[in-house]
Amino acid sequence: MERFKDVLKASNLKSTHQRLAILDCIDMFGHIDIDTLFDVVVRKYPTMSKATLYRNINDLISFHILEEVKLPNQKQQYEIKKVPHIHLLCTHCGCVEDVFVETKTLLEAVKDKSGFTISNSFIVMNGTCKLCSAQVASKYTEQTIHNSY
Amino acid sequence: MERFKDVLKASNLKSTHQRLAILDCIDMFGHIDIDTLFDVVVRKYPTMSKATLYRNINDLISFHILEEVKLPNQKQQYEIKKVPHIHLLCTHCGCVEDVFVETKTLLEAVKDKSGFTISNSFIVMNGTCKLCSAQVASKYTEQTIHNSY
DNA sequence: ATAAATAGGATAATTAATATCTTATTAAGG
DNA sequence: CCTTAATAAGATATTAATTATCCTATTTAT
Repeated sequence: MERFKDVLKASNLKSTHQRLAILDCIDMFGHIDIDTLFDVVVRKYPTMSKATLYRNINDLISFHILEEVKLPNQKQQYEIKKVPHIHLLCTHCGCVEDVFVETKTLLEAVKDKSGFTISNSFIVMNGTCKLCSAQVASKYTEQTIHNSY
Repeated sequence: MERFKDVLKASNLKSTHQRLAILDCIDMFGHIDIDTLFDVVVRKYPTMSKATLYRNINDLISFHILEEVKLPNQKQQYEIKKVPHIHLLCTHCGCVEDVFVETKTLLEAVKDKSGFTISNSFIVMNGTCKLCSAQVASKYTEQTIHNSY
């Protein structure tokens, strides 16, 4: 993972085993929430503390090496900052897929309408993934309110 | 506020003063985080408890009356569920604007590429708003925050 | 190999969110 | 209106998530 060593060096951040493991893990998962990330990293470095994890995550975000992925109705996740893409969240199985689609047209339209100078965009779509679509539709479950009896 | 009475009734939820105040407040702000919301509502109903607020927020979300707005690097916010729109977040002054732009083309493209059946989308864009752009452009104008929260 | 800078780990402290239980309010039927 | 059942509010406790502190360990440049 020399790649991440260089990335860290470019921001004058020291290449500790923990940091490399964190980046490595996030990179492998694509996107990952804090608990899963901790579980994976602590297996490799059993002394790893959650405080260290949070600290590193925040540091890496502030240096734009990582970015937050906030999906509606999901735990916050993190990913390596890379080429802009769209997040697809399957409401059936919970899987998250990335899709690379041209968004220039939309950005232009928004810019024209709002006067905003857009620097970056974050797009999430909810739906049913290919696999789940193929399966039988799940049954409607009734909403319950907090203290009904 | 009769509007929200009807909305609640439609979901068999009782129209309590607290709920109406919560909805009213969110509606006025457009989008609001939990603490600001609490501050506003508690001023009107000083007995209001934070547990009640969280409980109501979650109930209203589960009945699709409210929805979460998760903006990168921002506290989670809430808004009345309405026509799909794009959130514009100014990285200079922190203001959030809504813009209504056609997204059908993009959705189609994503659907084709991924095989996902898209049910709804959530789009956030970061950039500089019209006002801030104007201020940055002008040499003689001080960098003033026009809308902080 | 050394030393300064920085990061890690343990723990405490803070903050956010939820659960529980009792009292109060709402809404529907007489 | 008054009564009553259902549900919501409020207070508090509990749990979970995140951050801060302090001391030790590691990294990196020399």
